[in-house]
Order: sequence, then C-alpha cells, then structure tokens
Amino acid sequence: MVKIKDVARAAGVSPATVSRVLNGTGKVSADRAERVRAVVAKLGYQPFSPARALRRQATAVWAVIVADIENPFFTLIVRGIEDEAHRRGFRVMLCNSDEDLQKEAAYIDVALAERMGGVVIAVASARQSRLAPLLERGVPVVAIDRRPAGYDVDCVLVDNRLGAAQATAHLIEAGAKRIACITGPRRVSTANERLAGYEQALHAAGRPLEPALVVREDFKPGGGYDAIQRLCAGADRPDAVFVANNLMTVGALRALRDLGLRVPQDVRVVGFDDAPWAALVQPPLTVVSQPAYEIGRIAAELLAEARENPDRERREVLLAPELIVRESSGPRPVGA
Amino acid sequence: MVKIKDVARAAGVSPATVSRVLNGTGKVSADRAERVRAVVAKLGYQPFSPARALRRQATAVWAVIVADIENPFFTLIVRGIEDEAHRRGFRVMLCNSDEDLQKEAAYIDVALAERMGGVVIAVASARQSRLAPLLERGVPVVAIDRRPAGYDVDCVLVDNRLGAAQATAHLIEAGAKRIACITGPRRVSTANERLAGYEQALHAAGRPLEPALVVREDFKPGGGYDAIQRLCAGADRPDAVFVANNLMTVGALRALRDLGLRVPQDVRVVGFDDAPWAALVQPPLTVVSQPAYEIGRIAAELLAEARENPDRERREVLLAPELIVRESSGPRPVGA
DNA sequence: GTGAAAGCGCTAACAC
DNA sequence: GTGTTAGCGCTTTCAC
Repeated sequence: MVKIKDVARAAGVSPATVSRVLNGTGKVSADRAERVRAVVAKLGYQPFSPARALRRQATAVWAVIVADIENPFFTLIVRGIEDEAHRRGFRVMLCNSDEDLQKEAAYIDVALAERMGGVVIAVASARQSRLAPLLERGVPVVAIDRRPAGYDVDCVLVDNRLGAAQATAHLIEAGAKRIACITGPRRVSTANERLAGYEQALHAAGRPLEPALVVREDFKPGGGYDAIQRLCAGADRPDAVFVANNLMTVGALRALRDLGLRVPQDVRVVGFDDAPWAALVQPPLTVVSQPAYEIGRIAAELLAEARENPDRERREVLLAPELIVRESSGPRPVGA
Repeated sequence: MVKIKDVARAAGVSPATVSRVLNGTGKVSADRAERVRAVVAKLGYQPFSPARALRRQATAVWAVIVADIENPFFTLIVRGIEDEAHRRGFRVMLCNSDEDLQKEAAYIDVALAERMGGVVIAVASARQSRLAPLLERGVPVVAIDRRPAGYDVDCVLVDNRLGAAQATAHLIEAGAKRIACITGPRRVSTANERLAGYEQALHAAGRPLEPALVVREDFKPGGGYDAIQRLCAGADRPDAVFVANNLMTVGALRALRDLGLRVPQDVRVVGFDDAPWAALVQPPLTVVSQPAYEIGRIAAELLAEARENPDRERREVLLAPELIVRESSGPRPVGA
C-alpha cells in the first residue's frame, strides 16, 4: 500500500507538500505541485481515509437513513441526495432502518462512531427517534419526508395535508358517497397529516367523519390488503378509498381484485406517491405525486450549507404535491 | 467526545485493558472487565472507527455496489445482504453505479480508500469493470447477478439461460408464432445469457432465429418502450415478446398500450424478475422470478467466509429461476 | 493479568 | 513556499 511518504520521497518533496497539493490548502509552487500530481498518478496513491478522518475528526461521508429502502419513493429521494452529494464531493452511505427504531438507533450509532459528516434521515417515529446524540455532537442533520417532533433540525417535507385534501376533494367531486381512508401508523407524521387532509376535505364538503371508515395500518402492501378486507367486510362498504401510501395501494388493489370488486365502478381509488407502474395497473391509478428526487436534492443542499455555516438558522422547505388524475378514481358523474 | 483514555481513567485501569474488554482479546479479570463495561455504558463511550481502522488497517464496513438502485430486483438483493451482514456484525455502504463505469470506478476507489472490509458488486460491464485493484490489495469481492469476465472471484448468479429458455418455451407452447426478444446491452452478462436461452428454446422447437426479432436496449423502462415501437412498426410484427428485464417490461407494456395492441390477444408478454405490482398490471404479468433476497444473503455469507479464510478456493453459486404463469402470456390454444 | 509505549497515515502548527 | 514535528484515538507488542 503506497502512502504519502512514498509519494513524497518519489517526488523529492516533504509529506506536507504532498498533502497541501492534494487538499488545495496552503501554497505550493506550480512545478512541484505538478511533480507531485504526476507521482500520485503514477503510483496510484489514494489517501487513506481513516487516517485522514482521525486527523480531521470528520469524514466526507454522509449517512442517509431511510425507513424503507424497498419503497420506490425513498429510492428516488436517495438518488436525489446522491447526485447532489457527489457534485459536492461527498459520498453517501445508505442505511435502511426498516421502520424499526432499534435498527435506526444502531445506524445513528454508526454515524456517530464513524464521525460521519452529516445525516439525512426519514425518521421511523416522530417522537421516539433519537436524534439528540447527533445534534449534541454537532453533526448536521436534515430530516426528510417525516417531521421529527421536538428537534430543531432542517426539514424537507411535502405538504401532505394539502395533497390528501386534494385527493379526497377529487373523490367527492367524482361522486363518491362513502370515502374511506387507509393511513399509516400514528408515530409517522405523514400518516397523520394525510389523515388530517382527508378530514379537512370532508369537513369542507360538509360531510360527517365516520370513524369506521378510517383505518391505520403499517405502510406496507400487507397493510393495504388487510385494510380493504376489513373495510369491505360489512354490508356498508365504502364506494371510494384514499390510500395514503404507495405500497399499501398495491395491497389494496390486490384485495379489491380478490374480493371481486371493480375499480372504479364499485370502489374508486386514489393513492399517494406516483410510481412507474401506476399508469399500467388496471385501471391506471389516480395518485398524489410527490417530488421525491427534488426532496433528496434539496436535503443534500441544506446539509452542505449547514456544514459550511453551522450557525445559520434552521431551515424548513415545504414542497407541493400534485394530483395526477387517471382512471381509478372514475369518471365524473353524468351531468357534473 | 469521550475517548478510551477517559474510560480507562474512570474505571481505574489502563487504556489497553479497556481495549481488551471491548474487543474480547487477551485476558482480563472478571471484576475489572465488569467495571470497564459499567463505565462504558455510563459514559456512552463509542470507539472512534477511523482510529480503529487506522490501527487495524481495515473497517467493518462492506461496500455494496449495484448497477441500479431503482430496480426493485437490486433493492431486494441489498436487503438480503444487509440482513446477513448485520447478523455478522458488519455495516453496509450502499453505492449506486447507475450502470455507469465511471461512477462504478469512483466507488471502487472509495472502497479502497476506506479500506472497506469487502465488496459485493453487480458489475456495470463484464469486461470493463475494473476489479483488479481490489483483488490486488486483498479486498474480498463477491460478484452478484452478473458475471465479471476474466476475474477469479466468488459469484452468486441465477441460471439466466434456463429462465429465458423456460419463458420462451412457454410462449411457444402457448401458441405464439413470432416471438421477439428484448434484451440488454452486450456488456452485461445477464443480457447475453437470457438471449442465449431464448435462442436455445427456439432451436429446440425447430424454429428459425429471426435477427429482426431481437432487440438490444438498455435495461431501463425507456428501452422497453422504444423496442416495442421498433418491433411493432412494420406489418410483420411479433405476436409475442420475451422481455429480459423488469424495468423494460414496464416500458414495453406502456408502448403496447399506446399502440392499441392488446395483451395477450395481439401480443403475448413474458417478463424477467417478479415485482409486487406484476400481478396487478393489466393483464397480470407472466414472469421469470429470481430469488433476489437469497442472492444477497448468500453473497454476504460468501464474503464473510472469504474474510475468515482468504485462501479458500473460489466459490460459484448458481440459483434456479422460476416461471410464474399469469395471464399476459395468454391461455393455451384450444385443444392443446 | 496488566500497563507503558510505540506507531498506524495523515494534516496542521510552527519554524525557517 | 517548504520541511519538521507533533499528535489525532486506538490496538498491540513487550516487559513485568
């Protein structure tokens, strides 16, 4: 393994000079710099990151902790973070908390132990996720998608309430009478905000809120499946459903099919999060689309900013969702 | 930041003893060990990884380099790797090469600079991916999904040829006359093997191979879309198509719909890789399913083995694909 | 069993 | 501009 001393010797300079050339710090005469660069290339020298990190007490690696790596929504966010991070000379370590507080805590520990340069996180729980150790030690943190309660950190969020209200209003307008809502666990802010948007739209239309039509499940396909089974068991089944997450929508559609219910004739459906296959399912899915890539890109931007200027005030970015109307929400009623 | 010296002082022992307790190396009397552990817990001490890595010349982190993080197939593989790695005390850094040799090379450099404990990689190109630097420096490497040419590394692969042959034979049996194949770029082994399986099945059925029915595209949705446009432009369009990758299948279905061609009545379709939504598209998709999670799990196993015993002989694991027949390949012809 | 001390590869402070 | 030197936090001989 070639080290900085080897490069220095081969170039006829001191290790300090090599370091200065490589890091662009301090002044080095052009010819020596050139010589150093040539030797570096020839020997294939790569600075040993751990040594560098030990000296600098920080790494050029960011941890990105997401709740579910199998969810294409998060995958796309990660792409956004990655692209922007690269552009700024950072590497990204992707961690999957799997909606599990234990795993999340373990990754936060890793980020700490590795003295990661920053953390982007979609918290598994608004109240129980423990960001404090990061903040105490001055590690810049940006929360994405989900708002952590009680921490003063930068956030990049989507206006979930607005998106959910639009979706629900669209179903009302399309003629739905009994609209159900399948949302996520109480510990996740997006689940609550989307439910609030649903309630808000019902309220605005002068409709009563029927508790029996609201179901909470985990944000996984199985949750959507179970929710539909439960909602459609009785005689009084809904004629429309707003599903507050993409993976649950997959499960919900499958359950409707298994029950022999047609979409949108028997049950109208609007999902949350767009996906490449959303236009291909039968019928093509009406969804609230989120700017996932952009969420990631902005989060990376904020993290970079926060690093450069640790004392700058906290930032919060709220992005707008967009309702994409396809066929699963049904045509407008005749005459409307 | 609390360091090993602080722990040592608080416990009334030397740093060496703390280190021994934490790493389970050397002998330490039970009571002192207990005291050390208590202090560690009380102070929330976490060993500083870079210092440890500098000393040990290696990290407990693996790099996982995949060609496309947006592809659910790779995502599931990553889950498999992650779960097994955790079980064995390793952390995983996920890297997305985006089918780009430059990015891939950059991540290999990072793995090297960080002295990563191992690398799992789905190469962007069989011949051009540069694994040599890793192998030269003794970093254990396991190739997944795609076979790198000319490197003696552990591999976990799927029998792509078999899967493709099964898919094609199934289409023949279902009564298809003109079967097209949409496969991936020449640099990717899976693309070639799946094409070979297609050819093999045609050959076995005594069918001629029509070059015009074979299209190569990138492994992205757009590729599938373009391929269908091209294949179905002339009068002599195929009545069936085997699409050698899941993302291209999404594009292909969209193109068929845009062209007003019905599946399976006008064109039968079989895809490669199953997905949660494959059963939900219209019509439900017949696919060759791959044991993605298992690929990842086994890869992690091999990597751990290779680390423990660097001189063990190279291993290759070949997993079986499975044809899952749904409706997109059509019913058997009457009387068959 | 235990501690003292050296040193992993790098960078930053200091001297020139 | 450039080199010398100290030291980041940890593990691992080595001596006891």
